[in-house]
Amino acid sequence: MRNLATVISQCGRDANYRLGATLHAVTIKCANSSTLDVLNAIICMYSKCGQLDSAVKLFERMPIRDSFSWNSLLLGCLVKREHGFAFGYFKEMYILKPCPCDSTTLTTILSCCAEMERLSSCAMVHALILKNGFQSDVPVGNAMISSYFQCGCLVSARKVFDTMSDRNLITWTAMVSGMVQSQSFNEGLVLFKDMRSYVKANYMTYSSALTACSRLKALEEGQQIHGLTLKSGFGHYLHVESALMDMYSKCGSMEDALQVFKLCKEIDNVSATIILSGFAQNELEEKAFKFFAELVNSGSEIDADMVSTVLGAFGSTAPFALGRQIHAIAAKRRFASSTYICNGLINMYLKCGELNDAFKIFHSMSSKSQVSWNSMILAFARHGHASQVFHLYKSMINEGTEPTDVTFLSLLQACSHTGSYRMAMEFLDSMRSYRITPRIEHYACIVDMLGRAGFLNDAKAFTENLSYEPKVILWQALLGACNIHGNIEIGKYAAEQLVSMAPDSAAAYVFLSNIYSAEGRWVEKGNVRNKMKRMRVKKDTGVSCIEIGKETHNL
DNA sequence: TTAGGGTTAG
Repeated sequence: MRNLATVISQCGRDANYRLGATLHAVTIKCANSSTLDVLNAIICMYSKCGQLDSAVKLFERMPIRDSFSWNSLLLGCLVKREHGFAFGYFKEMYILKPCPCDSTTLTTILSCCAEMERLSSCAMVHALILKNGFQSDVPVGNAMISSYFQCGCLVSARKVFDTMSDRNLITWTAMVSGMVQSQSFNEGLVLFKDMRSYVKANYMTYSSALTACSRLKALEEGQQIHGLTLKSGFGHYLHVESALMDMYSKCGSMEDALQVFKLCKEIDNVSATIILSGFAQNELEEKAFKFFAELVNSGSEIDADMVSTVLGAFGSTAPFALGRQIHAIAAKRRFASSTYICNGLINMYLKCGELNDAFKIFHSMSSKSQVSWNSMILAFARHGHASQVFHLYKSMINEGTEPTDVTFLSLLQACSHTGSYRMAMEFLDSMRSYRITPRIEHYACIVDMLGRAGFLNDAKAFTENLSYEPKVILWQALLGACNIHGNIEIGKYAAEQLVSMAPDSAAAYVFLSNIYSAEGRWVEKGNVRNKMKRMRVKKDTGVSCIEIGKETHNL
């Protein structure tokens, strides 16, 4: 019967439920085949295949059970995310002591704690581990580390790690990846460096370390780790290649990312998304669109993340025809009900200037996030529909969604367009009641509003009285207003402030140069132009584009 | 018991 148990176990590992269930039927028909080993193997198989009910039924009918039977049942609960049941069985096992807990019991129940992200349960199991002398068991220690990380308790994870007498590769990898997932990228990299004196990293450790470099935009360290992956032979694991591409692309070196991409033997949706996002984030939107089209045409199974990434590429260029096609793809793949995708679609239509389409999506959404509201409010603000902005904001509050700093930026912009000074000040006040600290951009809206309305002295006073540094964008806003109203005196003052703070500010030089020419002060004008040349400041050239059919033309 | 990707402003 030992062979039968082995075959059934294999069915569990392969998630081959049909064969497993057939073999179970065979054991029922065959006399004397239902030994403890075989029954355990069947429970374990059902658990791994996600058939918790069948596992429980068999477990309850077993005349004799051992720790393996209990552990298999716990695993079944974990697989089906029935954490409450898992704890019920665990308590029964621990308190009534039908069978002793072992290392597997503890790692399984710790996984439940991790999935529930419940720190109190984690600490309770930790206490039981210490009481029962399992603290020097390496897999148990590793499971404690990852559970504590998952529950957001870095200090406890670190304490377990520090007190472990024995550590293996998994211990170190759990620490590195735990730190990285907890956004403690520097700590992750320090651990990665330390571990190299004790154990050799594997492809998972390298992936985590590279993710840390990616988030830190630490190109140099990323390059060094790239070298290590090649030396160690892990450089061509897909996960490592993906992490490398992501690191290079986030560090702004898309060329290197593409170099890695070219050498990839295979790509999957994750690595394709990394490249897609790389193009989008590195201002290579056209390439992102082309790459996405290639993926679609090659018959790749487009997933929701790919759609939301390509939607994120809509910005300075926004090909409407492609946008519509992507919308169709999203609808066909049934992604259109996802909040993420809808937010991306709203934003895409907004960038294409199609406010009605954006609103249709927004209106149809069953669950709107802060991003959905912000995007739609922003769309109305951008298009100068101030009353819609205020109306939507009221609905947002009424529906119980908390505004964010981005919401207030749109609100203040709308106030600026309508010249509603009092309203703007009220919004600035209510930001504090939502515990949002106004940023310089919010103050710039106020300066812009005062300036547009012609209250240039007030705008200047507001800027000077504000205890916030640096005030570059405030002076820029004031300068813009002076341009509109032709106020040379304050404009000159603002431009001079700008030149001293931001010597690369083209607008300031151009303003000063124009004023000096108007006043016939050619020497000063020459000085400004020379300084511009010296500082290599170039005025941005405006470019317009028009979409005809599927083609976009720059004018 | 450890691993790679996505949306909102300027």
